[in-house]
Amino acid sequence: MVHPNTQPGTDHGDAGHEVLAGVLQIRNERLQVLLWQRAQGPHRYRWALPGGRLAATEDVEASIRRQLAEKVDVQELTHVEQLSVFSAPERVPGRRIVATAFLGLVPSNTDPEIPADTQWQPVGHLPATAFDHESIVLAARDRLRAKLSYTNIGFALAPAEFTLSELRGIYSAALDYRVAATNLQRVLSRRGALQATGRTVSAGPSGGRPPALFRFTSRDLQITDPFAVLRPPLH
Amino acid sequence: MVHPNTQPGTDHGDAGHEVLAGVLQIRNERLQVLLWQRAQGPHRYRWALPGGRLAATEDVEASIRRQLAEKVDVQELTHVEQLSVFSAPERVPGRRIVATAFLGLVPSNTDPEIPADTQWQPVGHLPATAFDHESIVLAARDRLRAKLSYTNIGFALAPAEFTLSELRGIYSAALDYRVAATNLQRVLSRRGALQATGRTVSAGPSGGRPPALFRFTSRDLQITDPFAVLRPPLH
DNA sequence: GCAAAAGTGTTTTGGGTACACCCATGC
DNA sequence: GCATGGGTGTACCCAAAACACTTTTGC
Repeated sequence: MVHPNTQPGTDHGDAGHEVLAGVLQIRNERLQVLLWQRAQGPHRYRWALPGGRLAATEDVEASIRRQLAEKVDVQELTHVEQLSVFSAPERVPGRRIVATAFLGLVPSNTDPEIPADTQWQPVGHLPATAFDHESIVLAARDRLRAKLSYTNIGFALAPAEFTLSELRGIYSAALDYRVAATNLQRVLSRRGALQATGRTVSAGPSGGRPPALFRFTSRDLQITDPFAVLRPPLH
Repeated sequence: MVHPNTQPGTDHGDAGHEVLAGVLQIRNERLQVLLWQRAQGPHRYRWALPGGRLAATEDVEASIRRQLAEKVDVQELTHVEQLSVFSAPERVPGRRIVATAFLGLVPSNTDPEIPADTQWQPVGHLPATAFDHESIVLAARDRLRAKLSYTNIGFALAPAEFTLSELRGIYSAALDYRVAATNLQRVLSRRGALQATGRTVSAGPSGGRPPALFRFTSRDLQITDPFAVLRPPLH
């Protein structure tokens, strides 16, 4: 047996390779995704994910970061991770293209400049999407929801500093169920993911105690709850 | 903006695409992976993962299943899932090749016929591996370990029917720590993943109570512990 | 004072580990 | 009987939800 690399293929029908990202943000208390509307070609007027062809000198993550830089300020992209490959032979018409899909996250306090054909669309109410892009959006949503539970990934959706009410709103919107601020604080604090800044912000117009400002301990992805079950023995 | 598909690329340096699998099995109380030894070319004599080029009419999962069929009986491959894309431009010498990596599992009671250049190697003691294949093996191992905790994936490593001691041995080898049979039974039973067959097997030569035979309720992957933490409210 | 929002203390619950003890077999 | 391994019952423990209650502001 010979490694494929040493044996120039004949009938591989070498596919092109593209990268696509479901970039998510909490806007107006809802989880939204960045889409652009196709002006031409197949699936005209349908909404598609940002991305494009993989270039010769970059790996897939560098590629999606480069291509997203045309859409949103790189500073604002707080987290990027690979989802999976979409490779059905007929997933796009014409020449075959294999896609590597990504999840991207933008914090809720930013409002990036985006091109005219591009808009944020609610994940719960997607418009007509192009190709297999809807499955990619749903995969991105599911990955985010899962990681909110066992990692500190909230840092990528929240501003650098925030009140617990704001954070509760973010988690509730992403998970689509009511998260209690009181328990959220305890869970994240116990795991060492959350820190009080000591500073506080003035109360709203309707009164109330002025909320304290918090921040995430780390702004890199960390698994905070590694073995939820089947944990190793203590000794 | 135009979708990449509608605009024939010029400088994409279209990469080839291969699929590779870390096929894991518990053998001799250890987690082992299927590797073949390169006889020529770059990385001669090093050990590589099974796989090969993606063909024009198949998606990546069909491709890896087809290519593994040359190595192990398809019947014996109880689980296949995608890991991630490895795409560093120089990951293999010569023409660029992007790889989609997979995890494959084979139950512990089978001993597939394998080609002469192919062997099972302990994941904990890998020989010199080719290209970036070691990272793929470790990714496969880590994915398996994580899923043992929150899914019923044990079904893919265990025979159709087994005693709890056998299952304990399988989990211990895969996780690399002592799993208690008594708790393993409770955890899997409570989740409805495990069933007693009612039948039992005769005791060993050194005596002892004859063990009962169990089976997994389902032989498809199911998430048995969806939200370990940050669970939705009950009402 | 009173309403409103933030934050803390305490109870309850559920699902894990740890471990003592009982069970069924070979010799 | 006795050694050996299998299986159950129970205690313990931790981390989550639920909720009552206190704190701090605006008016």
